[in-house]
Order: sequence, then structure tokens, then C-alpha cells
Amino acid sequence: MLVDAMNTTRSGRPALTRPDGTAPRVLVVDDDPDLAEVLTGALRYEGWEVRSAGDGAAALAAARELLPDAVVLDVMLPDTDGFAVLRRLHAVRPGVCVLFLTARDAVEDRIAGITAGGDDYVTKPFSLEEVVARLRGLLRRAGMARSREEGPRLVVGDLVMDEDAREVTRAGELIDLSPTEFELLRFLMRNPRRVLSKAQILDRVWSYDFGGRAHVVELYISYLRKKVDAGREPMIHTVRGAGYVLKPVQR
Amino acid sequence: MLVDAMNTTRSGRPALTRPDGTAPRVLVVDDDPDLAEVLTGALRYEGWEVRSAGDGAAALAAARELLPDAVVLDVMLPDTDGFAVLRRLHAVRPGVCVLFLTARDAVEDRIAGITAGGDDYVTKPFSLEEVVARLRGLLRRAGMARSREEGPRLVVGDLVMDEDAREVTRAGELIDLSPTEFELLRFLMRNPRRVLSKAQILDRVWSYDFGGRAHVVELYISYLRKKVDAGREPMIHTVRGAGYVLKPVQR
DNA sequence: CGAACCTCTGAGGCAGCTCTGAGCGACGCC
DNA sequence: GGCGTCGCTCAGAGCTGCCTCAGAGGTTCG
Repeated sequence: MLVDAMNTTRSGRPALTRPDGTAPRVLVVDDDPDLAEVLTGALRYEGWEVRSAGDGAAALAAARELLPDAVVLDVMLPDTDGFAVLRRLHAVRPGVCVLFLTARDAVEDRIAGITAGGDDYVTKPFSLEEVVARLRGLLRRAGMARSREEGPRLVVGDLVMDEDAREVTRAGELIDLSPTEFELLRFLMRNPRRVLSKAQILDRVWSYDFGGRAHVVELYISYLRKKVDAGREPMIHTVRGAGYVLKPVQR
Repeated sequence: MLVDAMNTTRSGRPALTRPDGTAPRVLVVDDDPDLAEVLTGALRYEGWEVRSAGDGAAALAAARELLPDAVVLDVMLPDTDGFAVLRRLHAVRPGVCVLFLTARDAVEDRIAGITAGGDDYVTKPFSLEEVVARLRGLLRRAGMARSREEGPRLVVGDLVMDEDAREVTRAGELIDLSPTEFELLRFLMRNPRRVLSKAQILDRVWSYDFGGRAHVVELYISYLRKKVDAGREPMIHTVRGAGYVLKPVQR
């Protein structure tokens, strides 16, 4: 059904595609059904083909069927340990990239060893933008770029973000951002000229378990303005009663 | 009853259609029968195939039968919680889009996270135009566009509205509108060359629980004229005793 | 173990938005 | 052509939404 969405992302930028032109295939493995649901939805929204599994056994079965390009894998699973699943996944589908989900304090060093192979990980609680960005990075590095333009750089007007280097410049001038500021700006830059509601921003940029109110968004928009728009023609605009929008100056 | 309305939209514009050419299918889930009735009517008027259900169980049964493309889902249901319904809906019908209805002050934070997949929500009390606009957005993004031209832009003469960017231009000139002005103009632009009564406008643009009188409509039409028609050939016309009509100049 | 930084809460204040009321003008019916 | 009705617009009151400042708590790093 998602014919159109498979060729363009929500923002109309060229999407990542497999060499044969179809959408990347991603398998989500998590035993928390709510979390799996949210992740699945977010990744489908990127235009990818997604399946989910609740435990290691189901994951392997699904992997054999779907032949995924990437797997989002919770390290803590009910039946097996994530690393065992990983080994068998690689047997089923050699070269598949894996994005691990892990608790902050747990086994971070073991992850570090595993991810040496080019895989990646995020710690819970994470934001959806974080997961999507990491996955895009993995897929891109695995050769899913649609064109030469499909790179780790986001450009809106004279504002440029290098996602890999975590560097942002405006008119060539380097802008220093905190982690949250960076992620908020990334979300805005991935959706230029589109009004984003505070709720949308909260859903995407803040962790899924964040209970706070939309007031934080206002606050961080205020921070961003001070750094991005400081003394320049503003690019971040408030649309009262609707949300915020980032656009290039002029026109 | 609205047999005719099921084949063409009220405005005659190309309707959203499923890839097989039939009308989009929408399921309305709300335990308030009056509200469900109103919603059902409004969506049928859009030319969509609509069914309604009063609780979670009925919703799932109806979903299995109808296989809807989108669901309008009240978060507060008598039997189940919205989360669970959502998950099971996605199981029955993977990729279905969901528009949540929620009270403004209640549970707003719990919505965060649910809507992550590209789903959307509106807070009660809402206006019907709001609901319809959001649903159209969801369906469009899910690949229901009839053609590539079917986008987030409304055009009447030299008046252009970009719903995503919330931008309106006339003859290329940007027009700044308040939220209510924007929604009123959207309603007019979705029904060009058609006389709309003040009562109709009130029903559509203002929240269903608005107790005010038709005088506000006159007032807001007056505001719109100042901004849209200012110094130009007028597009907004009064039909005394009947209502208002928006038409392109000339012809 | 202290310092710097980051994130979020709360409160105050301003500005823009929405709606009320009233007066005036325009249209149409006798 | 007069009069009643309908519609337009102005002015202002109250409200809401948004911005910003100040500071507390937590985390990271030296």
C-alpha cells in the first residue's frame, strides 16, 4: 500500500533504497509489544519495509522470511541472550547490520566489542529520531544510498548539518549545540518548510518515556534560536497555535 | 442516504482513492454515539466509506470486516485502553493510520509515543475541518493520492494554500493568517464557487461545542477580506440571505 | 571531589487571538 | 422612497499561547 512512501520520505527527500530499487527491509526485535509497535510505526513512516518479532526464535523465523537489511535488536530477550541471536542472525543473513537496544548501565563494554564490526547501538530510553538516524547511517554505509547526494549532510539554506561529525554551521560559521539541541535541529532540518507541532516534536525528539509537558519544546526552540538565528535573518518561525517551522530565508 | 457523495467529493476535486480506485475506508471508534454520528456523516461527505464502533471489541470486529485504511480512535474507551486497541488494530491491519481523539488536559503525555509512527491526533473539542484535514493528510501520506498533483496544496485562482507549511499566498504575496482565519479560508478553498451558509461554516470550522452565534462568521469573513482581498479584485463574495462564496476572479 | 555543563521546572510578562457589543451602512421589500 | 432587516466594521475586554529568566537537580569530566 505504501507505494508512494517507498520512494520518497515524508519530507520528499530521496529515500534510501536497496540496489534493486526497493525499500530497505528492517526487522524489529523487542519483547515489549508497545515499544515494538512504536518502533515499527516510526520505521514504516520512513518508507521502509518492517516486520517485528517478540523473542529470539520468532526473530530468526522472521529473518529467514524477510531477509532484512538491518535488525533492531533488544539485547535483553525472554528466551535467548541477544548475542546468541546475533550470531545466528549473521548465519541466516550474512552482512546484515544490527542496531542494539540496551539499558544504559548494562554491559556497555560488551556491546562495544560486538559493534566493532560496523554495527551500532543506542541506550534506553532513546528517542525515535536517534534510532532512525542510526539506522539510516547503518543502511547508508551498507550501500543503500540512492545517489551521490544521499549523504550524511543536511542542508537548509545556509544551514548545514554533518550528522556523522555532529557539526553544524550557518553561513560557514560553526555552531556549538548540546545533544538535545542537536537532535531537535536535526528533526527540523529533516522536515524543512513543514510546520511541526509541539506534540510531534516531543514524540520524535524526546525519549518515549518522557512524561514532561510541551513547555520543554518551547524552551529548546528558544535555545536554538539564540544559537542558530543569533543576529541573523531568522530561520526558525513560530506558527501560533500550530507549531514551529524551519525555512531558508527569503522567498 | 449520501449515495452520491460516496462517488465524488462535494467540491468536485479529484478525491483521494485507494490504489485500486475505490474510496478510502475509514473506521470511527467513539463511545459517544452523537459524536460518532457527526464524524461518520462528515467523513461520508468526503466520499469515503465509513463504519463506526462504540468500543474496542466492536472496533476490532469491524476492522476485520472493513479492513480500513484509517481509523479515528477515541483514546478513552469504555472497555479497553487506546494503547491495546491500537496494537491489535495494527495486528489485524498492518500499516493502518490512526487519528486519535483526546481530551485537551487529560493524558496528553500518554499520547506522546503512540503517535510516533506518523499517526496523528486532535484534541477535543475539535472542529470537523480539523479532523478531515488531518485524515486527508494521513491518507495522502499513506499513498492514497490519485496522482502526483494530489498534494498538500489548495489552489483557487491566484490564491494558493500550502497546508503543510501553513502558508497562504495570493499572486505570490505571502498572507499571514491566525489559526481561525486559516481554517475558515481552508474551508472556503475546499468549496470554491459554492455558497456556504453561516450555519454550515459554524458547524465545520468552529468546535462542535461552540455556543456562539453566527456573528463571529461575519467578523472572520471581514478579517479574511482585509487580508486576502486587500486592494485586489475580491474573491470572497456575500450572497445576501444565503451565505458566502469564494471564487476566482473573472470568468 | 569539585567544576562545568546539561536538562528540566516554575513563574512572570507580553502579545496576539477570539469573541462581545454597538453603531452604521447597504440592500430589498413594500 | 421609506423602513426593516441583514451584514460590515470598529473598538475593546479577556483569554491563551508563547517567550524568557532564574534556578534546582543530575550527570560528566577533569
